[in-house]
Amino acid sequence: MRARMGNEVVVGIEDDGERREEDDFDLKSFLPYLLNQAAEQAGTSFQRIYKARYGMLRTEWRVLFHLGRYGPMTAKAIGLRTRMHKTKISRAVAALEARRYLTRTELENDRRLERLELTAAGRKAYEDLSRHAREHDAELMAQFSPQEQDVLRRCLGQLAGF
Amino acid sequence: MRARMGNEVVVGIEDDGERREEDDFDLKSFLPYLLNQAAEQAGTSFQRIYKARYGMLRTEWRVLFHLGRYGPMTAKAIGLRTRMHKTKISRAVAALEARRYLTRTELENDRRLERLELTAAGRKAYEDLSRHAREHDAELMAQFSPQEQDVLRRCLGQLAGF
DNA sequence: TCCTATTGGTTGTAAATGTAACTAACAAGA
DNA sequence: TCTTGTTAGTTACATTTACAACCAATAGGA
Repeated sequence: MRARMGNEVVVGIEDDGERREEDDFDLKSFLPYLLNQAAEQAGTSFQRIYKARYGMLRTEWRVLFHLGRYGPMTAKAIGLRTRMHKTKISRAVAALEARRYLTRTELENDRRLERLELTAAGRKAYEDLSRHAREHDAELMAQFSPQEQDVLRRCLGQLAGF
Repeated sequence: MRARMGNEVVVGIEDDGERREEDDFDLKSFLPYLLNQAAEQAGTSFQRIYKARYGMLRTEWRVLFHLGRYGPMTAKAIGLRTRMHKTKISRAVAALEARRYLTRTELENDRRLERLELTAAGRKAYEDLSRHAREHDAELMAQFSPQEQDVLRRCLGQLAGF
């Protein structure tokens, strides 16, 4: 079993017959891997924006977005829409509240629930970030044809379970 | 500003005109979000397999896969292929070594490098898991037409930077 | 009413990750 | 040789996440 590994960059593929040649399965074509790498790549550049500008985490940005886009709602409602675990939401809400981006109001008919609502500052952050998000989305999509864009969104939506 | 939040399931969309109507931008069509949700969904079901059967993490499965599929190589080489951070790789390798799935051999021409190679047990795990991966991939893709599959793989590959 | 189950939300703890600092080995010039 | 810089890999620490236990409020009977 020769190794072919010097001190130069080694991609590391053996060619000594030990490799099963009928095996054409590659990580690069494995859908979960592809999705993951694409998501990481696409997510990172946008993350830089909300992290640098507002010191937010992804969970916080999502909660902010939901409240900004769809109006006041309870944490439970956010959970139903995003499938984020309730502990994530709880902590994101706490962080946003600490930074005065939202307020909570106990509901009178069920005191377990809280109405979450953006403050003016929260709304401003949402407006700013959603503008950036839109731009970012457009940039990412620009490299594809309209048909590709359509297929991509539909397939991903289906995979995501929307 | 009415809130429409009773104790039943509330999706939480306000319809009181506060919403900017020209704003048709939705999280569900935001590519990074879509990618993330799809990746999480697709990843979770496969994760169950390698987690339940071998108690592995995703990083460990990836290292195992690389060594199984492409043969012995150094940690550095794995890093170049997967873009995983070297600390992740270091820990994954340590975990796989502890479970006797791989061995390390210092290279004689550069003692900083280690040749990583699967043991028989490691190879067996790889064979088993890659079979499952293939199945899983096929299942996921089965819901799409051949053209869609093609577009999907190409676009994702491009987004991932392959 | 009381009892039990369920629900919305929070908190504690362990596991996983990111970042930076570190060690040891090599490289390249003076 | 010595010095400086770079590289492969590990370790330490802080941040983030997952999971389970928990609390308080409500619901739905007996």
